[in-house]
Parts: sequence; structure tokens; C-alpha cells
Amino acid sequence: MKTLSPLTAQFVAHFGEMGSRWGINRTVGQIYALIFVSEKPLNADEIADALEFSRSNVSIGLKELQSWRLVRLKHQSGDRREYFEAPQDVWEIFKSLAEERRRREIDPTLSMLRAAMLEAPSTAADTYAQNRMKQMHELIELSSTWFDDVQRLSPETLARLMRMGSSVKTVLDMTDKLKVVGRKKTASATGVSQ
Amino acid sequence: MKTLSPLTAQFVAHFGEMGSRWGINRTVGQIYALIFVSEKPLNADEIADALEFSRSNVSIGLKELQSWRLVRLKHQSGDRREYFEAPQDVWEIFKSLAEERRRREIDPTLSMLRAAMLEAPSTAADTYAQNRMKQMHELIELSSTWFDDVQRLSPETLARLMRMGSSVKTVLDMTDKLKVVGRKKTASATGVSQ
DNA sequence: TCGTGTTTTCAGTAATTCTTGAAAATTCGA
DNA sequence: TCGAATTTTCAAGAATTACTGAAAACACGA
Repeated sequence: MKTLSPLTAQFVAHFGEMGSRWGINRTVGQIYALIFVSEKPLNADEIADALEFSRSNVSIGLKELQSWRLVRLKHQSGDRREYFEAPQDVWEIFKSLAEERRRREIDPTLSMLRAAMLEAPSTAADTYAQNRMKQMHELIELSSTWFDDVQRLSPETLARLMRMGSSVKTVLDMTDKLKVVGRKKTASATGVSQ
Repeated sequence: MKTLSPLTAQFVAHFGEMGSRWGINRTVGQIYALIFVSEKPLNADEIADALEFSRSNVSIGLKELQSWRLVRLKHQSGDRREYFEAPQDVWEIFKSLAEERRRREIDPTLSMLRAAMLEAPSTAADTYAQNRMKQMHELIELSSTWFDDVQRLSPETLARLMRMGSSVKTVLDMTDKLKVVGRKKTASATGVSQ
């Protein structure tokens, strides 16, 4: 790493180390970290230079980051090179990450499970296995459609929900009560909104 | 794979393939899949035999799965060997997974960010970088304490919340209104409960 | 304590994934 | 269309991670 401030160097190094745990590699993690904390968009040469990676490695890393929608291209007028920046809004980043992870890590499993549900079990063991798969399918299905829904909330609403923490239960209970007492009044509570 | 029904074989194979994406390896994924769909606890030899892995590989895999709390030891009376089973409740599995992932993938980053917050930025670039880190820190902190909270909800409450999907916003809005109209009545909505 | 059945460790090998420099492809202005 | 600037691809080597068999360690009944 060349000419990185200690603060940034520390941040970049951490992302490198964590990379493998996140399911990306060291290089990709470091490239992202660098772009994330950089005020101005960076081009591939600047990145290769700062991180002391080969130019080709940076190219591959940027492709990967783009596929995760964690960085985006931003052209600088009067410069032919491609510049990259990370989305400003951290909520947006969070959403991209969740969405992409879902697409890659969850959806294939859901398809597999759906297919498995359709097979006719031939033995008692198979019946049990299929039942277990069904439980797994239901849980994943439920949490992933929930994630879809929540993803559509505005950052503000999402933040509000999160700040509520577990007191959300009280609200849920309250809602149920209201539903029982005056069905009509709270009917809107089952509708979908932004 | 020896003597696995096509249904189970398919499931096991999928977990093997997905393993790398989940951040575990092929072996570990397959061992887990096999235990998950098996009605009776399995011992290491049975697993090694069914999956055609070496005994030592299975031993390592089981250690890994135990560290994730995805399988647990269950002794069979009159048998000295160790038997393993997966928790029955899929919600419990979900929680273990989330908790462990948080511990390994999130907490270290939170510490790093906290440390970075304390450093005095020396340049304008550093000030910007530190501000970005702060945004990241806030988001991660918020979502992880939220996860803590939600984790404490009963499976039923959690399922209820999930089934609500994005209509949770309406409830939130409603709660706000109630708060404004009659503060005292809804004060309990900010308390914490199971 | 010994001996047998069981699990764990470990060093070596195999497989996979990462990184690189060089060459090829692409882009775009002249 | 040409040519310079830039990005991408690719094959080979490097590094990392996974897997194995053999040996060591462990547990427990006799």
C-alpha cells in the first residue's frame, strides 16, 4: 500500500482480512474499502497503485464489485478512463448486498427444495427427509419474501422499525387487539404500502 | 455417496455445491445436509461411509458444525460412539446461524470501526474517510442490535412479524398516531418484552 | 493398569482459488 | 481507418485451502 493514511490503511487492511469471511477475496475487499472511503471516484490505475495490485487483478476485482452493485461507474468528463465510486447511501449498499446475496445464496436452494417437494418419497426415511426439507423450505420462503417486503420500505421506515427492537411485539399485540375490537377501523393494517 | 436415496443425494449434493457460497466447504455442507434430513442421530463412521469421505475429514467437519451450533452431540445408551443430530426447530437453526455469523463476520468490523472513530483525522481526505466509516458503523450497529432484539422474540412473534411484510409500516404509522393522541396509553409500546 | 474401540491430530498431497504479466480486444479521437 | 490509451482475457505460477492415511491421544470397561 502506497501513500495511504494510517486511518485508511487500517480500514483497507481489515476489509482484506475479512474478505474471505464475507465470501469475497482479499483483493476485492480492499478495493471496495478504498473506494468506499474515497471522496472522489477512482480509476483502476489509481487503485492498482495505492494497493499495489496488478492492473489485471484490479480489473477483475472491479468487475466482481460491479456484479454485486457495490461500486458503480462514473465517467469524468475529459478523461477516457473509467472511474468508480461507491453509492453514498449506506442503506442502499445494505440493500444491494442483501438482494445479491439472496439471489446467489438463497434462491438456488429454494428451487432445489421446491423440486424435492415434488418427488414421491419411496421409503419412511425419505418421507422424513422430505418433511425436513419442507420445514426448511417454509422458513426460507417466509424470510426471503419478508426481506423483499422490508427492502421496499423507505430507509426512514426501516430505521424506525429497527430502532423499535423487540418492542415491536407490543405493537403487534396491540394491533391484534385493535383488530378484534374494531375490525373495520384497522383493516388497512393488512394492506401494503411503500 | 453410498446407498443414499435419490432425494437425499440431491439435497446433500446441493449443500455441497452451495457450501463455498455459504462460507463453509463442500464436505461440511454435505455432512450437515445428511444429518439434517436424518431421523436418527448419526455417528462419524456412518457419515464417512455414506458420503465416502475419510474419517478424519468427517471429524473436522463435525467440529466445524458444532462450532456453528448447527449440530449437537447426542449419546446413544449402550454405544460409546458419538452421535450427532441437527436441532429440530428450524427457527432455532436460523438463530444460531445468524448469531454465529454476527459474531464472526460483523463484530470484528464493529470493533475496528469503533477504533477508527477515535483517531484524529489529519487531512481533509481522512476527515471524509472517517465520516464514511461513521456512517457504516451506525448502520451496522443499528442492524446488529436490532438483530439481537429480534432474536429474542418467540418464533411465533417472529413469524407473525414476517408474515406482516411491508404492512408493518402501516402499523408503525398507526402507533405514531396513537402516541400523539394519547401518550399515556401507548407508553408501553416502547418497553421491551419477550 | 491394560486393551479395545473411538476420536483427534498432523504432515504430506491434492485441489482450488488467486495473482500476475503479456497479449488481445476495445474504445474513441484524429 | 489508424493509432494511442485503456480495459479485458488468459495461461502459468503462487498461495491457500481441503483431504487423506497413519499415528497419537483419549475414554472406559475389565
